[in-house]
Amino acid sequence: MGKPPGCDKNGLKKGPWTAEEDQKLIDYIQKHGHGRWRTLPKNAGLKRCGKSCRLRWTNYLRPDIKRGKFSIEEDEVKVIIQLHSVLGNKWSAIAARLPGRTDNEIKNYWNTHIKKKLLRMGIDPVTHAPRLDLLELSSFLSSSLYNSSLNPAGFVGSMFNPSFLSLATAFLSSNQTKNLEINNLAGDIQQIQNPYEPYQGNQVPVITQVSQADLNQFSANPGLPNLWQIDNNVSDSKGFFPTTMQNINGYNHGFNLGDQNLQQVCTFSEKIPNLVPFGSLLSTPSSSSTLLNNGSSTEDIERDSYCSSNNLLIFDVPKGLNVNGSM
DNA sequence: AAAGGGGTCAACCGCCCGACA
DNA sequence: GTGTCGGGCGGTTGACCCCTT
Repeated sequence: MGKPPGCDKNGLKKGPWTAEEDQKLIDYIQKHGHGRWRTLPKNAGLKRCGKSCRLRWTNYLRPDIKRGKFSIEEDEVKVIIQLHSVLGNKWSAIAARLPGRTDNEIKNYWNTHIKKKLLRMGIDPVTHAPRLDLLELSSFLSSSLYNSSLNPAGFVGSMFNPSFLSLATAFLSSNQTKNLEINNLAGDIQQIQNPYEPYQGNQVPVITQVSQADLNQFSANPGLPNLWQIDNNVSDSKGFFPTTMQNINGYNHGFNLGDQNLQQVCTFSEKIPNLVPFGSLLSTPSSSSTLLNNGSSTEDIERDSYCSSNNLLIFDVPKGLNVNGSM
């Protein structure tokens, strides 16, 4: 099969369209309609290839194009997220459900806005499920912590494991965001799932479209803790909370997407005054390296900052474990 | 005020598919 | 069956803009 290159290089113009070119294209299409894109530019007096004309028309000049930012009030963002969870990168199919929006526009918006926010929330923008690397990091750290009760040196040493550093780097780089930003998009997702319930800022967003295969994958993978549980509190939804942190070797551990349990993180940190924050072990400058037990008057501020910038990871120390003594 | 860096988005690229001769 | 064409698709590029230093 095959097709000649979309645009011949013989003197055809590329790059941004001028107002004059736009007007020529509009005038021609208004008179003759569109189609026959290969011969259209010649007939319209344009030094462009047909493909360029078609894209310019469909993505910009079409009279029914709806310009401007995507509207949260009109649920455009929610619809995009929801449709993407079902359709994947089928931008044209998504665009078909959003009158006046083009596939190119939706694709750009996804890549520049939504995708980044999902990543920062710890959600895989491809699968719409929590990122496995974060789950593995959580599992790794929790098991290391458990082992540290038996072998403190082993815990510190394991933190220099290349696998750990890779996971932790990915985790920290994805996790530098403001809570407000997290909560805004989390609220969008929450409302997709529970449109009749107002979103509470400290709730964990429900992840949509978690398939049985996903669950099977989790349950079948012995390397992952069973963090996925059907949430009885949202029994009227089809979602799952990837929250928690239930009874693995007697621990609560896992990750979170909101601010709840932040106190537990801080409590944990305070219990290990000599524990070097992960960020200081890594090359990334994104995480504070300020130790938490400096006793200064700014301790609370720094602790808040530390917690808020690392609020995806929750560690609960099992009662009875003297962490201070182990370090 | 100027430089640098990051974000945004229009436009392009390469590939694919279906229709048709 | 084969080649050509029209059109659609997702990914990528690069110019522009804005913000920070």
